[in-house]
Amino acid sequence: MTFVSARHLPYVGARCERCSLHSRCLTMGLEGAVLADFDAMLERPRPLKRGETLVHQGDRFANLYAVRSGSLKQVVAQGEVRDQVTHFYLPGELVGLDGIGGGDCPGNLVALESTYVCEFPFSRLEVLMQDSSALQNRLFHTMGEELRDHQRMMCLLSGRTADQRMASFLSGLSERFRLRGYSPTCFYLSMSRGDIGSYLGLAIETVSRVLGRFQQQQLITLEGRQVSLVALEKLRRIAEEGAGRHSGG
Amino acid sequence: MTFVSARHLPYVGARCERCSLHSRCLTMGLEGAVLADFDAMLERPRPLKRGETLVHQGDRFANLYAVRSGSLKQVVAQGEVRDQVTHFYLPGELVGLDGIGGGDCPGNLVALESTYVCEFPFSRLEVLMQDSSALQNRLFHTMGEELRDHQRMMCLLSGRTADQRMASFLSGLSERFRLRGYSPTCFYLSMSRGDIGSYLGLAIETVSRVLGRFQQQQLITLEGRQVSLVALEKLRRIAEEGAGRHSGG
DNA sequence: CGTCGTGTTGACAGGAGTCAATGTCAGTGG
DNA sequence: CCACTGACATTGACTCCTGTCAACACGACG
Repeated sequence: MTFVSARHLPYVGARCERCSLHSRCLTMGLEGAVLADFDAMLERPRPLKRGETLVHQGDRFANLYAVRSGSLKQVVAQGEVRDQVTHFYLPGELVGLDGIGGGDCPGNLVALESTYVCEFPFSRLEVLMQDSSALQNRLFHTMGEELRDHQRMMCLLSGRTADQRMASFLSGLSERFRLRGYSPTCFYLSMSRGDIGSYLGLAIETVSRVLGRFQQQQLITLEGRQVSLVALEKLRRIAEEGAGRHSGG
Repeated sequence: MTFVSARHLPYVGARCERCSLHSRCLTMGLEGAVLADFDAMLERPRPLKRGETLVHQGDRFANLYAVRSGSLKQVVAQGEVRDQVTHFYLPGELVGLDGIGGGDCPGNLVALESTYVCEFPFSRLEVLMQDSSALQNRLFHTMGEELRDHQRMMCLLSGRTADQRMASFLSGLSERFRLRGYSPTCFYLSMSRGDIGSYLGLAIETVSRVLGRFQQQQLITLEGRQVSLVALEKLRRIAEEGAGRHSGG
């Protein structure tokens, strides 16, 4: 807030092709003139501080974002219903797709730690897409991915036990970190227990207990928010176990 | 099955602009040459019988579909985990978006009753979109909608009681029927109690009990699969009640 | 030092799953 | 026409997972 006027980072000249996440970003596969246009279009706003809100629920939809570093959560408030965390976004992931085609943004986007994002004005993306079927494909591809992710999440929330949810959450994070070149077995949970509980549909106490149980069973080690997946394979097996809550029905 | 050779319906000359669902379909807002191209592209396969599968999980993704009449469910099988219903599709709704960008179809699509669909080869849609930003917008719009639907569903599955889920399910169906010109208070549930349970993350017995309770409370009347929403407003209120399963934590 | 946010742990209760028995209905075949 | 079958649905009894309430620990911060 003290640097309101300095909206852009020093590296104004930054270029997508030099970005370490280029190969995982929306720009994947773009080259030459299209990539240059893309570069020219995007903004790199100042970093968000922990707890700062990038987008407010109900804001007019205008931009997509990519996480450069740090992480975000999406929080949706529905009427009198308690707020709910619907998504966590890690570096290299595209944020805001669920606002497309709706007048406004469906949830708050809140930084979980110091976070850098790139900002893509969607209207300009639309223009670029008319000239670049590669970019169009890329965006459709990403939205399809997100639909499938949501589907998996719905399966998880519906009829799986607390242990299975946590195991799935941890191994899912592991996979996402691995894909982006971070350690798949040792990482920092930037979200609180409350966030995890909200996301997984569990009470905060249950989150705490399950994590404690996993530690006892030597599946993980835990120091505050730093977690090591000691037995990732076993976690995966728990997550996929046939016996959920409706196994026999 | 007796008409295998007659893959197309008699009305081969059918045109989108004459379809009663035109204004709700992917074709909304298209006109002139683009609409003609669209018409030329799409197929109208023979109707599906109840229980017949339109698409098998793992099939190579190739088409989108629109429901002309009848209804479909999407069923996802994950490893040893019990099958799960992830979606119901009503007339006028677009089917198959979640296959975009993935090599193959993420679930079985099964007819819940006699069902007619239109079939859009996606590769040709992609070509058409290059010329028609209206069509492109329309498809993005629809995918965004679906993302937001999934998000609502995740909120529902995570931390709401059985009563709230059923109330939400019924009022949601009501709204979808209303939007398409059917009665919002009196309709036929083409899906079984088992399907509903799987979709809502409830045991089949719970579905039955909640429906029974709603009937006792004069919120609905029920005769087999025919349902009347007697007190739609009250149902809505139940669905939105603040006190879910994590209301106080 | 007190307070607040966060996290852990224990005791308890309730909602919803599981198991089991029974009812209903459509389709089939004798 | 009726018995038989299987799918679907309802209802009751019981269990247990997980949410709720409450107490407490810990670190950050004013």
